[in-house]
Amino acid sequence: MADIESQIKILKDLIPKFLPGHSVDCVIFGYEDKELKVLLLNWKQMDIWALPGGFIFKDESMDDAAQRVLEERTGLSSIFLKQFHTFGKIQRSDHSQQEHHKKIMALMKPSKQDRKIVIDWFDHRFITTGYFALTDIRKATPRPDFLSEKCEWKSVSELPELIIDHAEIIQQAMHQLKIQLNYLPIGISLLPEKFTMIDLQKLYEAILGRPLERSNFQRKILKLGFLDRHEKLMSGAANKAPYLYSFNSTKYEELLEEGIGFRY
Amino acid sequence: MADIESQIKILKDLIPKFLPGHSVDCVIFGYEDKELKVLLLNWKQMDIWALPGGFIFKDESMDDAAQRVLEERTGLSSIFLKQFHTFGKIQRSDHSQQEHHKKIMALMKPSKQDRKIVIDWFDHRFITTGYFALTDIRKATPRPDFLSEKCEWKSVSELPELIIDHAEIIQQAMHQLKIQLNYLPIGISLLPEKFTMIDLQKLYEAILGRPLERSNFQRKILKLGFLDRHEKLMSGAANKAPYLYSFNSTKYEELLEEGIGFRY
DNA sequence: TAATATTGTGTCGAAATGATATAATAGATA
DNA sequence: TATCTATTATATCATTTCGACACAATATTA
Repeated sequence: MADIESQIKILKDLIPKFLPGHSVDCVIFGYEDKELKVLLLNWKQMDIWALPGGFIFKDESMDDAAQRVLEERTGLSSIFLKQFHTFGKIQRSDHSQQEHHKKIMALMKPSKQDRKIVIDWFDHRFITTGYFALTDIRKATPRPDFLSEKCEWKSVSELPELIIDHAEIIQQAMHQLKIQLNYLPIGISLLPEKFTMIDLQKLYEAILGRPLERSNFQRKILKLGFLDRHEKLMSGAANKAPYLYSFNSTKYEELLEEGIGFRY
Repeated sequence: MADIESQIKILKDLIPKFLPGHSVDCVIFGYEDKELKVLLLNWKQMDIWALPGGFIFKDESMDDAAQRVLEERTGLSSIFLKQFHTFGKIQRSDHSQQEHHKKIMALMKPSKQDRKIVIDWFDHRFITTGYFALTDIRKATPRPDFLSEKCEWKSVSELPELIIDHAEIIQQAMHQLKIQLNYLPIGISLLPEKFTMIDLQKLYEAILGRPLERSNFQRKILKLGFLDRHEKLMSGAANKAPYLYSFNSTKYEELLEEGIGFRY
């Protein structure tokens, strides 16, 4: 992270190019060690974390802005990314955030003029649209933005303290993920291209938060028909080797049409 | 609709109190004559229709703004209202809209100053959040806003020409309605307090767009357990009288927790 | 070759589903 | 009053699905 003083100048020049009052925040899910994780940023000088987010350029669509944020933080493009809720309460700010702005400002030592522009921008009321992304954690390379020191995967079951309403945003994202899983085979995106049935089951269990019966899970998933079976995985373990599967996106498209929900 | 000149002055004074760049649009569903309908506004002097929408006051939450729009157009409060998508493409304007602004301006004959403020406001890029509402059509009293001449229920199967992307917004709302119906007994809100089983079935058929089998529908719906059975409806017809049912909101709350979707 | 751990598939009773049949009944008709 | 008609409520039944569990298959170790 090069010269912070120059960063603040860049930011000051960018601000007029942003749509005022609207931001995007990305809940980027990953899956590792049988745990569902979220990519979080740690703000400089503060023991507080935040979702990767950003602003929308005046000549950029909101979806593109979210895509850009995702790519900047993970290096990944063209993966599952979908808006799930827009947060428009009045009190979308808190004391810790104001505290943070002060510290940032002190750190940056910008000119009076620049300082005012930047403070005004961040103190404004923002409506934010939440996106959730599903990534293969092994393909992503987390990168902090210029406001942050660290960019790390954190387990959803033990989240650190988060700014403003970001904990609520993550909660909502997880709820949506569960619901979407109920009518779409969405979770696949979190796994590498080839995976075993038990990998998939553990993932579903992590998302749904409850154990599933092994043989019945296999029966149901296979019946949905969006998995292709490949060669076996010889892991070296002293037991029967599991088949590898991959995701058949053609079948998935068909399912998208019908859904797999409750039928009246 | 009183003096239009004074209306434009009111608008000019309101504009500084709105959050810039963000609006809400309500897809207000009703159900009548076995058809799903949407409440639309007809703009003055133009053969084009629009969703009821509005802007968000700086000291108002986005949800409250949507609630306000709904109440202003229907006289109804505290009914089902939920955001379903936020539309953030760049090209959220079209020629017919610009045409419309010109006509409105000509009609209003505002001062140069007022004119500039109002034109600038409407020509700005807006991100809009779509809400869908479910109303008992017989309780609502449609009221045009000051920009519109008419406020009418239109069948979703034969929609008139709509401004900008409002046709797409309605499409999305209907899609969401179908999906939500798949895991929540949501449609109830469209019926009067007491209704027969065949009323409910016709409503579900209208939303889902396909016929359902009568006896099985009854069995399944009753098993979900959120209906209370009441006295029979003596319509005077020469046949067995159907029971009347009402919606049990306590049971509904329980269902909200579990959902009724696909289970892995 | 036997033992072990894990996977793939089969089984079985219970429940849900779709299709259809039957019984109940409010009024009309004779 | 008895019968007929239209519609509703419920029963039936073969088929499918579900959850729980059994059992066979198999890659490696002992």
